[in-house]
Formats: sequence, structure tokens, C-alpha cells
Amino acid sequence: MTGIKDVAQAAGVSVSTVSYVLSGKRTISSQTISKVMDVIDELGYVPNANAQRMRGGRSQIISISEPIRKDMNQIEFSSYFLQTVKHVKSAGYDALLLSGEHEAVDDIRRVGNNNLADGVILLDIETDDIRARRADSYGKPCVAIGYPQERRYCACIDIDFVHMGHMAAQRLFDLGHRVVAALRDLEMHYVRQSSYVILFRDAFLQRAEELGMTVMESGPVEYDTFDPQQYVEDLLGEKQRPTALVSQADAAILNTVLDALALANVSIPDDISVLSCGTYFEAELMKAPISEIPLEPEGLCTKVTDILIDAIENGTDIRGVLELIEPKYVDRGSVSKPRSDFLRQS
Amino acid sequence: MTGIKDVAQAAGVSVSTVSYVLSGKRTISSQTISKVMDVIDELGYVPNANAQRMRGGRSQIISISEPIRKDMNQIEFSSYFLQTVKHVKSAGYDALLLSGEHEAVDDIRRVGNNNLADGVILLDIETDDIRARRADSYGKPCVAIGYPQERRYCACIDIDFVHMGHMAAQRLFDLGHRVVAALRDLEMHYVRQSSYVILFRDAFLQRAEELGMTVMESGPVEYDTFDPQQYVEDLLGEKQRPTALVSQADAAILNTVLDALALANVSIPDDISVLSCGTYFEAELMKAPISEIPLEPEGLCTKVTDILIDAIENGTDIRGVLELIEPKYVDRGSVSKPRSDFLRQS
DNA sequence: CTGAAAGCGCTTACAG
DNA sequence: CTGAAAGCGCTTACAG
Repeated sequence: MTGIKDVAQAAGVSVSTVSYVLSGKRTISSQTISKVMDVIDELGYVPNANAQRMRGGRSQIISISEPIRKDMNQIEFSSYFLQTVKHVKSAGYDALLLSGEHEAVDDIRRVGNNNLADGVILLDIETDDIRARRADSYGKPCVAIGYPQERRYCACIDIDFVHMGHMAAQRLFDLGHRVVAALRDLEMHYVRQSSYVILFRDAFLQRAEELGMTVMESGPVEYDTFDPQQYVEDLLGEKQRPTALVSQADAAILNTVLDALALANVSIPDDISVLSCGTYFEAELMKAPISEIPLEPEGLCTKVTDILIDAIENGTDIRGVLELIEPKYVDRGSVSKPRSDFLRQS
Repeated sequence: MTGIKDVAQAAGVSVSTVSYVLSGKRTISSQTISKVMDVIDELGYVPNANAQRMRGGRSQIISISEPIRKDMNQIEFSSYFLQTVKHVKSAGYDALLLSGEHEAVDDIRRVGNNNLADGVILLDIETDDIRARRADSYGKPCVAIGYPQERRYCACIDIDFVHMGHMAAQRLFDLGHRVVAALRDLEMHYVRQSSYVILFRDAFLQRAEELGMTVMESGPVEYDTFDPQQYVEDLLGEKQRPTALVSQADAAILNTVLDALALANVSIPDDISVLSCGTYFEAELMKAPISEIPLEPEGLCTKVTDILIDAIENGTDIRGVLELIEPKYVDRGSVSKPRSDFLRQS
């Protein structure tokens, strides 16, 4: 491999001059600069990243910790992960993927204390997340997408799910809905104490109660046991038939419910409004006119990268920072007033 | 940070002894070993990875090049990417994600010539893939999942799609099918010359022709224009009604077709057998009894990692190596003989 | 505006 | 079985 010495020799300057030409940390005569650059081009010189890193400079690598679980929602994974990677790269950093469900903390510590990585992004945060609790031992700044209990050692950024819950309840109430169904997310998220499902659910139920709105919450939802036909049948059999369905369920489950509603000749949004909160859709495949409050992974991932890079490059102390993003309410004109005759039918 | 000097001093040995204790490249007395290890534990010493790498050792990083496209199939992406990462990690390497649709080659070169990465895995290969064509310039061994034209500079590993195509045709023929429908994959894959769609399609059509089986191929399939109802209607309206549907389509599209078949009261597999070749399903959500010839990303990803690590660790020259994996035929008992009265109906 | 030299934290001949 | 020392390819005070 051709090194900095070869370049210096061929250009007839000192090694330090070559280094300064590359870093721009010294004023160099334009003749010297062009001479050096020519030689670099000619020899195809690439600075050895490992030597640069060892000198204490940055590694220009950000590690992304994402527990790879068998039961993970791959669409959701892709959205957050890919978006984050995209922003990390466009900020001039490489992305190192730390998976490891079990040795996650050890892995993060290793690459941090190693100087392999300049910073860490934590994805898929649980309420009591060990990666957040140990964030003081990483030796590098750390930022989480999510809302863990322990936020003293890392920055956290998330959608404001409390606001989202209130918003959903208020919106339906304002339109005149008084009885609404709530379709739960996959049960594992509650078991795992993922903060977003819990914050949203609590906020929604609380505001609904304040408003005097009746909420019929579904039972636990799991892929292999959930029966959409039965669910829809039960809803329609209620004495007080709900006029809206608020879903926190994942897209696949919600899709099966939409199909079941269609089969039961319940039309959306004429008979029942469907409001999906924070679910990902492959929009082209979603035929029913549902409304959604989207998660906007794009906005989140930009922000999380910006915060981390500020800490890396400017030494800003981001520990304890909490940033909540307002969910945008997107109404495709399909959350409507409840139809009175549908109400009476029940 | 505590360095190797601190450990040496605290343990009362030389720096080189500490290094050899860690590397195991020298026989050391057990007393010295335990003394050194104790100190390492006590001080929490972690070798500086950048210094280790600079000394010419390996970086223990494998870079994974995956063009992140807006239109990518995220399920498929996840399957290959996550599986590959899993195997890379369990082999003791970290995974660096190189996305970049445009500067992919530059990125790979950089991390290769840099010594940042020890090797490269190329995912999502096209027939004329620039990343494969330039693989001689990476300075590190390279292996691709896929089947590019230019295979001189990297190892390639793929499912044997030709065999898969023959298998699918032969299987249906043996069961007695004489008229079958073929549902194309998303058009972009043909436009992009992804080898798997082309190899499969050609092989299937060729064997079908040899056997004298009639194949009705669908028109181009795209998310925003494909109309499953219309497609099913057209199929049922054919003079010679097909008794089997071979699908290379992605799961979402195939799902809509299954729904449309159900709505048209065409029962699977009684009226029509459905054979999905290499599509990913979220199996729990797939109600219809279809059969599939799966892609087995697991087997592929293990193999690709093994080959690359052999090159990295043993210096094996893997350029030009081509390994084809036999697709496994999975029949859930749902590719059946054509029903004669359904045939007569047409 | 530029150069000679120290040193980053390791590994590995070289020497015993 | 162990140590003293050279050197990996850079960056950055130090000096002019």
C-alpha cells in the first residue's frame, strides 16, 4: 500500500505537509497543495483509516444497536433502521450494526471504549432498557429512539405518544363518536413494556374517560391466535355498536380486520371510521379509506442523527436530553362523523 | 484510557508479555498469565482496536453492501440482510453497512483499501452489477449473494434458480397440470435485470415448453396498477382455464391475488393449485393452502459468510468461485392434481 | 509557509 | 519462558 511517506517523497515535501494538505489545518501555498494533490491522485493514495483513528481522531463510525429478535416487525425495523443508516451516512459517518439481543451492552461498550465507534444510537427501546441504564459506560455519546425510564446517561428522542393518544381520543369525540373500539398492538409489545404502546394506550384511555367516551378494548392480539372474523363479529354484536375503530395494531393484523369488515359488509368510513395510530402501511396495498397518525420515522431519524453528531463533533453534553416530536395528524378525509342509522341498528 | 503499558506496569511484566498473554502466540507461565489477567480485570483494560488494526492485524469487520432503494422489498431486505449480519456476528466480526445506491463502489473501495474492513459481502446483485465488475479494486476478498455476469473478481453464491424453474414446471406436469398461469414478479426486477427473476422465468418457460404445458404469463405487475380482481377474472375467463398458478410475485401482491380468488369462490387447492417460488411470507398470515419453493436465506447467508471468512482467515483465493444452492421443495400437501370437473367448466 | 521529530497503543521480530 | 526495542502510518506540538 502506498502511504503518506511515498506521497511526501514523490511530491518533494515533508510528511507533515502532506498531512496538513489533507486536513486543511494549516495554511499551505497553493502550489504545494496542487503538487501534493496531483501526486495523491497519481499514486491513488488513501490514508490508512486505522492509523488516523489511533492518533485519537474520530473513527467516523456510528454504531447502531438494534436487538434482532425473531419476532420483530420487519417493516418497522426497516423503516427505523434504514432511515437512521441513511442519515448517518449522509452525515459522513459509516454505520456499524450491533445486533445482539443478549450481549448488546458488552458490544456497545467494546466498540465505544475501543474507539471503534464515535457514538451510539439505540433503537427499539423498552421501558426498562438495560442499554439505556448502562449508557454511562460506553465512553461515547449515546442517543436513543424511544423513551426508557432511565434517561440520565443518554439523550432520548421519540414521538410524543401521550399527545398522540389524547389527539386520537379528542378527534373522535369532536366528530361525535361516543363508543369506539380499540384494537391492541401485538401482545409482545405490552409484555416487553415497549413504552410507545403503553404511553399511547394510557393516554388514549384516560382522555376517553375524561370525555365520557366508551372504549371497547380488544383482547390480547397475537399472530397465531387472532381471529379477525370473530373480532368483527363480536364488535357488531355489541349492544352499543362502536362507530370508530382506533388501531395501534401492526399493519398485517389491521389488514386482516379491514378484510373481515369488508366481508361483513361494514363499509369504511360510512359505517365505521378507522383511525390507525402509528402503524406502517404499504400505502398502495391499503384499499380501505382509513386515517392514520403516522410515526414519521424519517423526522425521528434525522433528529437522532443530528443530536448525536452535535455531541461527537462539538462535545455537547446530551445526557438527559429528552426531545418529543409532535405526531402529525393526517386525515385523508376518512375519519367521518358517526352515521346515526348505523348507530341505531345495533 | 488505561493502556497496555498500565497493565504491564501493574502486573510487573513487560508490555510484550501482556500482548502475548492476550494473543496466546507465545507460551507463558501460568502464574504470569493469571497475574496479567487479574490486572486486566481489575483495571478494566480493553485493547485499543484502532492500534491493533493499524499494526496490520485484521479489523474484524465485514462490510455489507446493500443498495438501499426506495422501492426495495423490505421483507426480503430484512431476510437477507439480518441473516447475514447474524452469521457475520456469530463468526466474531462486526458488520458495517454500506448502503449507497450511487457511490457504492467508492464506499467499498474506501473501507477495503483503508483496512477498515477485512472483506465485503454484496447483496441484491443485478445481472450487470458494477459492484461485482469492480471487485478487483477492493483490496479485500469479496463474495456476492447473487449471480452477476462478471464473476472473475468475487465469489458468488446463489440459489439455483434454473433448477427451481425446472422443478416447478416438472412438478406441476407430473401432477397432471397441462395449463398453468404464471404471475410475474414486480416489473422493476426484470427492468433491473435481477438475475433470479430472469433465470427462474426462462427455466420455467423452457421446461414447460419441452413438456408441452401451456403457460399463461401475466402482464407486468406493479404495485399501483396491478388489479388482482381483474387478473383473476381474466384467468377464469380463459377458454383453457389454468389449473395451477405459479407465482414469482412478492408476498403482498400474491396475497391480494389469493384474496381475489377467495372472493371469486375459487378454492385453493381444490380448484387451483398455487405454487409460490421464492417468495417470502409471513406464514401466520397466509391462510390459503399454497405450496412454496422457498429461497432459504438462512442457508445462503451461512454459506456466504463461511466462504468469506475462509478467504480472510486462510487467504483462500475465492475469486471466480460459484456455488449454487439447491432450492428445497416444500409441499404442504397443497399442490394437488387438477380437478377434472373444474377443468371441464372452462 | 514548511520541516524534523515525538508519540499514539499496539505487535512482533530479535535477543537471551 | 521473558524483555527491550523497532516500527505500523499517521497527527501535531515544537521550531524556524
